[in-house]
Amino acid sequence: MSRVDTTAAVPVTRMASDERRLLILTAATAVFGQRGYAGTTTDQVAIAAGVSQPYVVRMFGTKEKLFLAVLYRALDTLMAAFRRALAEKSEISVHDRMGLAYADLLTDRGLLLSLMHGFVLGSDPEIGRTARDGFLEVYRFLKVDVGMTPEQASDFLAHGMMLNTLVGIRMTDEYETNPDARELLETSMPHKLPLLLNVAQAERRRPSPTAH
Amino acid sequence: MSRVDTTAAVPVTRMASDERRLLILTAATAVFGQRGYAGTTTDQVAIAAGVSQPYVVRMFGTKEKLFLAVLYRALDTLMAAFRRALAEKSEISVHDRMGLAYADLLTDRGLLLSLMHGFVLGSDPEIGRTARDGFLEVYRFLKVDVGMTPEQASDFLAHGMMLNTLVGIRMTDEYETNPDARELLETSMPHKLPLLLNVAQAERRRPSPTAH
DNA sequence: GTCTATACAAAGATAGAC
DNA sequence: GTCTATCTTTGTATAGAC
Repeated sequence: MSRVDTTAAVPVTRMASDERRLLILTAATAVFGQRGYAGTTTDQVAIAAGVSQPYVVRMFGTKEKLFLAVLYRALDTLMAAFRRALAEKSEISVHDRMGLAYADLLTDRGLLLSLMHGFVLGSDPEIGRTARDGFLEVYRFLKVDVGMTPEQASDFLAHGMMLNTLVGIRMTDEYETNPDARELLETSMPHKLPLLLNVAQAERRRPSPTAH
Repeated sequence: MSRVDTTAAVPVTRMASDERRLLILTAATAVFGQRGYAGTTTDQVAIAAGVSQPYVVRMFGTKEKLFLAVLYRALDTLMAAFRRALAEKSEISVHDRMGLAYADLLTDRGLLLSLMHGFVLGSDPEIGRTARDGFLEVYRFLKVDVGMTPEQASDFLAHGMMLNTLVGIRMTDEYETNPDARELLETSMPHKLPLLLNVAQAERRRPSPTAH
């Protein structure tokens, strides 16, 4: 009212905080997935999201809360994908539909790996609790809703952890040159290997949200 | 020759550098296993090993080289255990002997988890290469020496990754109180569960090489 | 072989402007 | 809603003594 042009210094791209929140969350998922919780800096997330570092901290309070938010979103996305796959009518078995739904999460950059980093940090009080709760929620879902036996659910999870590991270790980088790597990948991922290779290749082109 | 008592200021406990090296390596394995590569400080390792922080760096050059040394030792220990299990004469199947040998590595504090942290950091140039090489070496061993089919080897590795994950996520903390956790653990670890519970309990008593 | 002291860089978090 | 500037802590690594 009193002054003219008070918005002159305001950033060009301004958006609703919920939108930005999701944008940052997505960027953070990619970076955390690649470098792990401690290995990621809030600055790398900020650059990946195209905002300033203090803004990232402002929006989530602390780096740990940001990582927890990433884990929550990842678990929500995972459960939603499973529920969708379960509801689907299809001639392929429920078990296989679950596996395919899981593999499809590879397209959500860093999602499975952020989860994996969370899983392996069980000693951290908050992260550990969140990770265990999420893991057990999936286990329960597989038994109760999908109808798997404990053995089937355990096996399913084991193959999920194997997929996560193969992605995290970047075994795909050896696909072309190392016959053992190729065989291992083809054996462990009979169905969605092309998807995995695609994602990995895209990743190599865009070496990281914040180069090394 | 010229001066007397030059050793007066020398630390009480002095040992051959190879001995200290192993001591530090063992301590580092425990800490890295719990907190991951980036989450571990050289100071935490030093405290766990009972030496000064600069000494840790001095002996290994950099923190990264220390972590790589931890990975090498872990992979060597793993392969040695597998070779021993393979050579054993026993009425239980080779496959089962491998599984038991793997589970027995739980007693080497942080060994399997340090490996897991390495596996999931494939994007790091040095760590990634080391992790992939080690992983493939194990895969090859399972096929060539043990005689597993690709499917059997992949399944074996999947269950290994599952065990690593259950340990890393500290699922054992819920064993007493959460029936799902209990069932999952009993299903996933039919043979060596008591060992796992023992190790986990010891871990809880001695909360960490460097408390939180 | 091992320590103390310390330099130097990085990273999380806060203050305050626009 | 978002930025710039900056404080503060922590952590790796080096220098040099004993």
